[in-house]
Amino acid sequence: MSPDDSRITREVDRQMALLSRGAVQIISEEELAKKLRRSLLSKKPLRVKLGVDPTAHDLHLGFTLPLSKLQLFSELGHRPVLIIGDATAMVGDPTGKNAARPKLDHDTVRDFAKSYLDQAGRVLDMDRVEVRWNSEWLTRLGFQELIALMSRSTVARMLERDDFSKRHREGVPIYIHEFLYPLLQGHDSVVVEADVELGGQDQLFNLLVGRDLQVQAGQEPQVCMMGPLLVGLDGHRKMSKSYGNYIGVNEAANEMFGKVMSLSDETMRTWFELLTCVPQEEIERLFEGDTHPRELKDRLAREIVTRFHGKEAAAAASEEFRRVFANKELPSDIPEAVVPEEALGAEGIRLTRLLTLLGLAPSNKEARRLVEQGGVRVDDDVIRDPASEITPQGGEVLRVGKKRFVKLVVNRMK
RNA sequence: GGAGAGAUGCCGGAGUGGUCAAACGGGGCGGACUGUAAAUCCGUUGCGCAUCGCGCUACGAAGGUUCGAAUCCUUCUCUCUCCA
Repeated sequence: MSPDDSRITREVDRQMALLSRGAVQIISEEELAKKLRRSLLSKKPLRVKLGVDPTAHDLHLGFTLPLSKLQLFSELGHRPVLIIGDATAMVGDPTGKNAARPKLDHDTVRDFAKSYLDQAGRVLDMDRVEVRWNSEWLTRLGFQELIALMSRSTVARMLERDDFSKRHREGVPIYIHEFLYPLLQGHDSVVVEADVELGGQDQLFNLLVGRDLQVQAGQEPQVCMMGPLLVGLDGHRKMSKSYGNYIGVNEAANEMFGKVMSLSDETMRTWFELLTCVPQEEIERLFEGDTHPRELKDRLAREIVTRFHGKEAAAAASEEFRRVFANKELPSDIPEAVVPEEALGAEGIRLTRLLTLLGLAPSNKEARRLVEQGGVRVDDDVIRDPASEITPQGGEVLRVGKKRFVKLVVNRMK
């Protein structure tokens, strides 16, 4: 073995160690090592694919897991290929769903995609990324190609999937186009000639289809790397927009901090491991000691907020949180809400009406409920009479529930 | 193409002529307790208003029967199951 050879072996080992950290499953490690070695020898970076379907406005923390992995590949000299699934988004990934996804129109999808790219930049160095929109090739698939694609898989194969077989068993409709989804995603791999594809654990099936299609197209099959799914704020289900248990990448520092603080205790450790750069040994130490869980969580929240907003913002958010929720003081920065003067009668304005007017309650009925249940305060006084009128002078702080504060401003027309 | 079953609120799921704005569970929201954790408990969960009441909208869609329809009839749309 030449000295050069052993240098490369060492480098392969190093990359393998870094890359496989946190990965739940790699298909297969041998193939990955082989590809890495070849890449080092030929100085040709691996093409690492990650596909995201823009189906909502914000990217949440769950997405940062594969994005971070992609960034790691990038730092190791490989080529990140980020696929914006603007075409597949309109089909809808059936993964883990118990019903077909609603279809989105193309304008909406493009809108989402733009904001996704923006947010991805918080984790990824976008200058190094090859961004591809899969409508580029998917919308051009001709009839024959589509048929050819569909003939590459079978119904039985599709029904092996848990989500499909469950729906089938329970009599929930499965539409034909949903079967198409994994094939389209796999086709992307063929088009971009992916060496590796990243995805969450639940993407196993879809990623494997990519391998099949590549082999059938005469390419070397991609390595599939599945990462863990991030558990959401509730501590039970995976983080997802539709469960409302998510933190958006774009959220303000205070918001983000507060949400982390409401995380269930059991989930803290996982989050430390998946979402922060705190070294494993330190995490062990933190959890062995008898630190109050609140302090641990505060640390966690600071780590996470730092990642997206910087250290100062994180420290400020922590302090703010303490002030408002531990010391029960007012937030330092309360959004103002304008009360138009014409809404004020001789007796002022009915509190319930004010709440709906300012968007603090979706309906008068709801506003009434909030008041009756003692969820509404003006300055520090709980007001329980839904019929009460107030005459804001400006400067009063209106509080709804625990988290929502608004400072009243009266808009005087001359 | 034939036969059968079904579509109920955010979700699951009762209800088969008035007492139904619709049981029950989940979820959500508010409150208590606390660490904006968990667990627990209480309240609440279509909308409007002159709010212990009145009115409007709502049980897939449109019509009809009836003093009265989520409930009965007709047509339509959609789903599921079995047969071919």
